[in-house]
Amino acid sequence: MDYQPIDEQLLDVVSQTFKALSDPTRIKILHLLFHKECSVNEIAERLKMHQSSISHQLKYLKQLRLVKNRREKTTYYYSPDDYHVMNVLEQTIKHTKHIS
Amino acid sequence: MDYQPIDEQLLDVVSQTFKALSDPTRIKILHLLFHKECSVNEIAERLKMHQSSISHQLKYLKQLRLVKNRREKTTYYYSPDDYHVMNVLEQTIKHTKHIS
DNA sequence: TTACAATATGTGCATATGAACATATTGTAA
DNA sequence: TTACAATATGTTCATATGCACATATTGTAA
Repeated sequence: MDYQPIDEQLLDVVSQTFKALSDPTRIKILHLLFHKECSVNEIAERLKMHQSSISHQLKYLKQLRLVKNRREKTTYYYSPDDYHVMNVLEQTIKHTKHIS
Repeated sequence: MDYQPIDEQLLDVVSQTFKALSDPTRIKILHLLFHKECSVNEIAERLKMHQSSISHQLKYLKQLRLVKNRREKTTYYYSPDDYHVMNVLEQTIKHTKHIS
């Protein structure tokens, strides 16, 4: 057989990527940022969640390089930073919407 | 703005799908089945895990309709059952391997 | 029927997760 | 400098997760 197991390091990265997409709050954040660059407060208001909770999740997403930010005075504007992952997310949303 | 939040029910399905792909063991199982239909024991032996652990994960994947099985005497052979999800997984593995 | 093989199920436990709360930090304007 | 706005960080806590272990179930062959 030509099958051989996935390299453990590769497996870590892949599973962490999907884990980032497995939480409803993070999906909402990424989906929102896909449409529009947003500040932390704006995300929190739209999702009706506490600012600190959003900040924690943004830090999580930034560590995985799924989002980036730019500063304007005291406001940080976040936007997506991984084309492949955003594509996977949006395609899956579209596909799921279509079949359900 | 033309943005509107994701429907909650859709969000549930999408997040559950990605959650299925967020665990290393489940990724290994799906990746293996992508290459070859396997029995429960064969999966357990290849992954060097207990049979019951694999059985639990297969039940999980089957409930989400990501895998299916067929019976031959007392042996159950499992195989993938969701083309879109398998495609997302394999593409992400390939993409991650390429960039890292 | 019994013995066995393959799989499924029930359970406990250690760890991971995500939210809210409180507080700290940072930069800007006055 | 101070006051404020925006964001980040530290912490606690309830819940979720995934594994191993023990056991049950199911089907087959003798």
